[in-house]
Amino acid sequence: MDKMYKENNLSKNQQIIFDLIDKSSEPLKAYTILFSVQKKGIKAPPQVYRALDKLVETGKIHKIESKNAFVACRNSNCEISKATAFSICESCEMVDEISDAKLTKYLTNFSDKKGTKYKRFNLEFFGLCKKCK
Amino acid sequence: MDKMYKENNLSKNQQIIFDLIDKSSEPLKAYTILFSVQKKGIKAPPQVYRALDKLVETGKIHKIESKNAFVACRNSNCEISKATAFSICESCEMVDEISDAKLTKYLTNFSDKKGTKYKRFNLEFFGLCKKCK
DNA sequence: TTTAAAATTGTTATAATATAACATTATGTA
DNA sequence: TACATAATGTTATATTATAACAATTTTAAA
Ligand SMILES: [Zn+2]
Ligand SMILES: [Zn+2]
Ligand SMILES: [Zn+2]
Ligand SMILES: [Zn+2]
Repeated sequence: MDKMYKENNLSKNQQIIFDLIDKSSEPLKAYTILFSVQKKGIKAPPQVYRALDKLVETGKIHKIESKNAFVACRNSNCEISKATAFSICESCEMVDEISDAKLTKYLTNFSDKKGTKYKRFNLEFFGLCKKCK
Repeated sequence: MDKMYKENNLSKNQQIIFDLIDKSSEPLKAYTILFSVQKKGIKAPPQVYRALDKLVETGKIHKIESKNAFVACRNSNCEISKATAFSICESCEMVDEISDAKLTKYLTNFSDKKGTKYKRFNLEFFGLCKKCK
C-alpha cells in the first residue's frame, strides 16, 4: 500500500478518527466513534482505543474525563495536553476548550502548601452555556 | 429495624461505604468497595453505586474522574463539591485534596471570554508526590 | 537495497465500570 | 394511622476499556 499518511504524521486509523472528532460539534464517545467508522473498516474497540490513545498523547484531541468522551484540541497553545481547561454545559452536551493565557499561567505556576509544582493539570468547569441559560 | 442511622444522616449502606473510603489512604474503586463490603451484606453493584452517588451529592466524598475512584472529602470548605482540586501522583496511587483558598477564589470567580461564570469546577493536577520524587 | 526494529493494524475474547428495572422495606411527617 | 419519600435488595444488562496474539506497514540503519 502507498504511504498515504506520511505528511501529517497521523496513521490511517488515527486520521479517520481524528477527522470524525474534529468535525463533531459534540464530544464523541469511543463506541459512538466505533459505530461511525465501521463502514471505513475499523471494526473493533482496540482499533478505536489505540487511535484515541495516540491522539491524546500527541495533543490532537483531549478526553473529557467527566464524560468519557473526546474533543479535538482547539487551542494550539495547550502544549500537548499539559494544561487543559474546558467549560461543560450541564444541560446540553456542549463542551468548549478554554484558552486563557492568564488561567494557564496561574495554574501552571501553582504550587501547593508543600511547595510542590505539577507538570500537568486538567480543569473542568460546569454550568450552563449561553444557549441553555 | 431500629433507626440506626439518624444522627449523622447517613443511611446504613452509605455509612459502611463512607467509613471504608474515609479510612483508606488511597482512592477506592467501586468494585473494590463492593468486594470489601460483601461480608456486611452489600452484594450488588447498584447498592454501591447508589451509596456513592449520594455521598458525592452531599460532598462527603469526591470522585477522581481520571481514575474512576473515590476519596473522602478532607476539606470542610469545599461547599458540597462545587469547587474541588486534587493532586495526583502519576507513580504511586496517591491523591490529595487541595484546599487553597486563593486557588478556590480564583477559579470560583473565573469567567471566560464571553463573561460566562460557572457554578462548579473540578481540577486535577498530575505530577510526582514527595515520596516518588 | 536489504534488513531489522518500531509502529500500526486486525482480530477474538474478556475485564472493568455503570445503569435499568422492578419488588420490597424503612423512614419521616401529616 | 397513613401517606410520601428514601433506601434497600435483586437480576439482568449496558457501557467503557484492555489483554493477548498474529500480521502488516513504515522507518531508518546497515
Ligand atoms: Zn487543546
Ligand atoms: Zn447548553
Ligand atoms: Zn472536599
Ligand atoms: Zn507518589
